Amino acid sequence: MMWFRRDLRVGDHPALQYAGRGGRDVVPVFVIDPALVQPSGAPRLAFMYRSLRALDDSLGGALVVRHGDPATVIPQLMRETNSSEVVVSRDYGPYGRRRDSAVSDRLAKFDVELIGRGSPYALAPGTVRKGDGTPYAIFTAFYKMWQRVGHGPPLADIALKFHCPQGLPRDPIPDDPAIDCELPEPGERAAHQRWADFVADGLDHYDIRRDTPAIPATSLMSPYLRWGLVHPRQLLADLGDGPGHAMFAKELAWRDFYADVLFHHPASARENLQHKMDAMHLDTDAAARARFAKWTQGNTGYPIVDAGMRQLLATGWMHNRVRMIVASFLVKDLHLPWQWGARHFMQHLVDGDLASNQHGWQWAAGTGTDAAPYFRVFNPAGQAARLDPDGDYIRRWVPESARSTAAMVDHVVERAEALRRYQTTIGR
DNA sequence: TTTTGAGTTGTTCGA
DNA sequence: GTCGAACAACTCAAA
Repeated sequence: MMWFRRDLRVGDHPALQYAGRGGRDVVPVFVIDPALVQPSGAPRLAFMYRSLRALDDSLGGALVVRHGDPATVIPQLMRETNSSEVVVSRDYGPYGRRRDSAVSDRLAKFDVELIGRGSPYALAPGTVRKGDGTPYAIFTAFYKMWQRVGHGPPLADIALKFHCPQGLPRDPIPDDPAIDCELPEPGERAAHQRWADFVADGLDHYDIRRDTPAIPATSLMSPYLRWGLVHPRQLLADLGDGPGHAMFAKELAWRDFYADVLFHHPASARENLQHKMDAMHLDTDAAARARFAKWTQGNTGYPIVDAGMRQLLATGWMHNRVRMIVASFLVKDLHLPWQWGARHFMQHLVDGDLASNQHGWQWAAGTGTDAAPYFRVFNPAGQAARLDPDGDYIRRWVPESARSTAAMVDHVVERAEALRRYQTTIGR
C-alpha cells in the first residue's frame, strides 16, 4: 500500500518505487485528514483536490480516497486490502511526525511496518550537519555544506502496477470549494510543463527580475513543490550555469534549510525560535485585532501592502518580495504577533509550507535564525518606489490607489515605535 | 580553547 | 543625486 501525502506524483518517487519493487501490486491511497483540511482556505483545498484528480488519472483511476483520521483509516485500509506493508515518503514536520508515529504504532499491532523512503527535500532534514554533528543555525554555512554534500539524481522510471481491490469502498474526491480565481494548472504534468517554460524563459534572468512583482519573473514552482508534484532534485538536475541558475538553487537550499530548522526545533512552528524575543511587547487587544482585520483585507492605505494582501485573497499566491513587505508591515508597523500573519498566510497560500512560512515570518519579526538587525524595517513607500516604479503591480490589485486613501498608521511614527520596543527587549 | 570573520532581502542621515 | 556611515551587539562556525 502506498500512502500519498505531499508527494502527489508518479515519476521520480522513491517511496512509490519501493512499494512497487519487483513488480508488486501497489494499492495507492490518500487520506483526507480533517486536521489538514479544516485550517485550509478554498484556493488551497481546490488545488489539492485538483491535483488528487490528476494523480488518480495517472494511476489509472486506482486511487483509494478515504476521509478521517489516518491513525484509524490507514490500519483499517491495510486490513481491508490485505496489504503486507505501508509505504510513505517521510514527513519531517511536527504534525506529520506525530501522525506517522501514531499510525506506525497501530500498524505494529498487526505486525505491519510503516516504511519511509525519500523526503520532499533535495537533502532530507537532519542530513546536513556541522563537523561536530550538530545542526546549522546560519543559512550561509548550511548552504556551503549543502552544496558540498550534494544530492542524488532523479530516479529513472520503473514499471509500476496499481491495483484497487474489487468492491473496496472509496470516497469520492470532494468537489472543489467555490473559488473565483484562476489557480495554477494542477498535476504532475503541469508541474513539468511550468518548469520547462521557466527554464526556457526566465531562469537566466531570475536573479535580476525576481524582485519586480509586476512581471512574472519568478518560477511559480512553489505550489508544485508544496504538493510534491515534482521533486526539487529534478529542478536541480536541470540547472546549468549563470547567476540566475545559482540563485534558484540557493532558493531551493533555503527551503531545505528551513525544513531542517523546523525538524530540529518543532516548537518554532508556534513559538519564537529566539526565546529572548518573547519579552517583546506586542499589541493583541481589540484594537489590534481590528488593525489585523484591515491588514488581511488589504485596507491599510499603503498601496503595495494592500496590493499584496488582495493578490493573496484573490489568487492564493503572493509575490515573494511582497510577502516580505506585508510581513514587515504587520510586525513592525502594526506591532502584531508574527503568528497572526503566518496563520493567515497558511490559510490562503496554495503553496503554504509550514517550515518556509513560519520561518519566513520569524525572519521578518527578527525572532528566527537570522542575526537580524532589529532596525531592518521595510518602508512600504520606498519598496514600492524601488520595485514597482511604474505602479503596474499596485494598479492591478488596488485600482482605487489613484485616489488618495488615508493610511491606517503613520509609517514614520510606527517605525520609531518598533525600534523603541526592540531596544527595550534587547535591553538597552 | 581561543580567535577571527561573518551574518538574505533595509533605511536614514549628512557630507 | 550619490555615497558611506550609522543603526549594536551577539552568536555562530570554522580555523
